[in-house]
Amino acid sequence: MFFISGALYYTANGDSFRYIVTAALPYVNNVPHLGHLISTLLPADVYSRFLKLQGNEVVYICGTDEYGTTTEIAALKQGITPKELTDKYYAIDREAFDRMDCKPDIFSRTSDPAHTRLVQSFYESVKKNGYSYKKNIEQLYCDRDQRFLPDRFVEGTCPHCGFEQAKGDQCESCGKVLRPTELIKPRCTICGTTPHVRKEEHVFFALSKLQDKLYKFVGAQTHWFPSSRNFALSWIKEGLEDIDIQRDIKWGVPIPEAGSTGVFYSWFDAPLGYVTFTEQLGKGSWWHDSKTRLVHFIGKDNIAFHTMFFPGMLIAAGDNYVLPWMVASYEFLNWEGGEKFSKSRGVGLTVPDANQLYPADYWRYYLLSILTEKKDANFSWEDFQAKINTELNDTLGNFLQRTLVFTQNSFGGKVPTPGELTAADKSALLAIDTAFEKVSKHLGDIELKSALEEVMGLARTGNQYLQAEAPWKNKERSNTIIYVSLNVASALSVLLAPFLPSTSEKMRGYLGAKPVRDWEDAKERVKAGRAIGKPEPLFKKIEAKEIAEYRKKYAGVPEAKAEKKKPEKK
RNA sequence: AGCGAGGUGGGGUAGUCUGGAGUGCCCGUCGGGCUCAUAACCCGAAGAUCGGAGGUUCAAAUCCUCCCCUCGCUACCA
Repeated sequence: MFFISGALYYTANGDSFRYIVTAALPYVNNVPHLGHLISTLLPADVYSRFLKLQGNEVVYICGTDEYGTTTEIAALKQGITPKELTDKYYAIDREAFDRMDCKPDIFSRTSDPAHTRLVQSFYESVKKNGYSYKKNIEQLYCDRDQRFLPDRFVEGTCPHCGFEQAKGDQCESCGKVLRPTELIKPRCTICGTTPHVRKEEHVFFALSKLQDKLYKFVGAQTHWFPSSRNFALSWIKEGLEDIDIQRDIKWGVPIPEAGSTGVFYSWFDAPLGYVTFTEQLGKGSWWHDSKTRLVHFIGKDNIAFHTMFFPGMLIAAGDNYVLPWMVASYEFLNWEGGEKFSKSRGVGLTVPDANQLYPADYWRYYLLSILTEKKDANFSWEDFQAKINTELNDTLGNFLQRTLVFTQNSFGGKVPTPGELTAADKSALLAIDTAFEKVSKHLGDIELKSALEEVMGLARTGNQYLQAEAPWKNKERSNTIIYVSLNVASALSVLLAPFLPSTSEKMRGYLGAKPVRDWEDAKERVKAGRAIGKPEPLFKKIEAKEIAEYRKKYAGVPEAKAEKKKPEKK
């Protein structure tokens, strides 16, 4: 017997679960932007902080996805090696996420030798179980660059409509899907010369053989977000195709086959990073433990890989790998009025830039409050300003402030001893327990936005209570009223911990309490007589002129400007 | 083209699976109150033919059919 939602999680035999929480590995060919944060590291961070506070065994896994054609080409264009490129962005990513207080237990790299070993031995298992085979394929090869060209690096004339700038995967003029070998007069987009067709034996992953197993698996996951589940089911129903898992480039995990010079397709090696990194933490056995709950946080573009491809790989390898218990996929964040964030076009705000502008908790609060698994969210400076000012600052910050200042002025900075509790006092204290239950349930169900709204609801209850009881008027009851208010504030400091860790810590400091260690602390009463610190406002309002300036500054970077900016970073 | 997801007062969002008065939440607007607090806080009000058209039903935001619009995916954008 176990509860799907709520604070307690037990397996059938009464043991508690272990959690492997993963955030999609950021691809290191550019600086991460707020869109990456909102759908991966941030929700994974909140969820894993919550699980840890509850006392669960949890590892939160992340790192950079470094291999692949895109990185190799990006490095080529910048005139540096892939290693130099990924070193640079690994450092940027790591610092940027760290400053956002997103703290995975490990933030490793797929270029780590440990990962190469793991991927190769994983492949051996897949092969041994009959889920890989070799097949001849035709590809375009550029003699001048001495490389096989990925679809996107070939342009030519569309065989359907005659459009001369058709890309290797699709014609932008008539919309037809193409293969690079179909193009008339193909050219290499790197050097402009004409590539020619070469035959090559490639390694394939027999995903089609797993069709039935995957359909059954996904079908059983009724607790997944409908967006992920329906998407996967409809895709599997259409029929899964085997996947070419070989790429003829150098930057990747070498395929351990005699005579092969290829590397693994980056989507074959990247998700295995979760496994490698867990092993690096010394918790590799968790991947083969039925008590483990594997929880993935991803953007919606990754649904296919995390619901079908990766589970398929895990099944194919055998060895009792756990399959995902939850795939939490989030929609995209659009930039001011619907434009897409884009690494390559430099549209939107990067995480390092955001770190320069406001404290981490401002971003964490705002992003979590607009996070959705149903439809794309929209970043707007006005909305950001409004949420920070009216919710964080006015509702939460001011509630704490008025309570603490009253304590200072009327009770010498000590928690007053309460008198007899009235119905209003009791109901305010009861609101703490109610909020605790609701926030716990929402967090357990990975409904982060609802959970955060519930926390803010408690802050509102606090304000309502203070307003109704008016300790500044009812002097004879003010000790009790402030005692109750301080308890609400204390509960808030706990409930906020997964969402706004540094705000929580600050609040605890003002309340004379230690940083939160246990989720149940939310229900603990503050002791009368405890000394309260001198309060400072928790937040500062954002001025209209600030956002006016930032809007201008970050209003999508034109192509030319983006190109110009790059060299100075070298 | 196919597939998936959305369309709910001025903006945002929940409710839709499992039908039961247009119910909730945040912001904005208008009116009032309070003066402990960060020009903050609290209370009240106005404001919606729930994208459109049919259908099922005693009853539809919710179920069925068709249509319109937005976004995404179709295997290298979180």
